[in-house]
Amino acid sequence: MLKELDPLLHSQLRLAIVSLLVGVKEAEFTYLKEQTNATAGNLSVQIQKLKEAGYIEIEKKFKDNYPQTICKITTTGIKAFEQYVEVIQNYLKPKK
Amino acid sequence: MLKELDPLLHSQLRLAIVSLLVGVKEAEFTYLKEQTNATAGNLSVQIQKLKEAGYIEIEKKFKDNYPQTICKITTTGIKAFEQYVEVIQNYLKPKK
DNA sequence: TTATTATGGTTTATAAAATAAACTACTTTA
DNA sequence: TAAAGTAGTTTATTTTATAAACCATAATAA
Repeated sequence: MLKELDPLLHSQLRLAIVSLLVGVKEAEFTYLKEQTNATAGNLSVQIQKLKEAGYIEIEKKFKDNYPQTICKITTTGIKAFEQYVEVIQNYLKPKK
Repeated sequence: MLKELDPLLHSQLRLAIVSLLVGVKEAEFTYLKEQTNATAGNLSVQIQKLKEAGYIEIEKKFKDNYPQTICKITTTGIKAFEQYVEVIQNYLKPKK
């Protein structure tokens, strides 16, 4: 009946990050921070976890002398997200 | 943009419990345990939290000499669930 | 009739997660 | 050149989730 929810995605912040990335395909650290209202520290930790899971890629470079961190969703990440959406729908539409 | 997800419902087990209760209006502890595959300890803790939040009511009685714990959703619980569903939909349908 | 196992839980301890606070490194501005 | 700002990371603390241990009673078996 009710399947497991991918614990990596069942976290408000990580779900928001992935949701944003699925939409735009690429985003800066600062953009994600603004959009999610997360603290930098929390965001830093969570994108690392998503990277370790292979759900996103992180590229570090410099822009106008400042460090810049770019995040992109991977195909693995997209699949995991789609799967998560499917599974959680069963929790959201209880059968009468 | 992305609203907060009610932390009381953004928990796999508590969400499953509430989802089940919204469907049936009343359920036994053992039924919830079976349906969710939770351990009794975890289930016991989580229904207490839902009760403290006013999302469910817990009634304890005896049935065939054995203790029996019945859980029912409250109107507060139904509203919280509906609100949660609305909010999380925004995470699940990323805007292109 | 007294161990033994089963039922239906609760309480306590441990592991894992999320979050915040502190820190690093460098840049810009006053 | 000191202070403040940018863009993060690391570490510490708090909160959650989970598991393990426990409790009380009932049914069953020896």
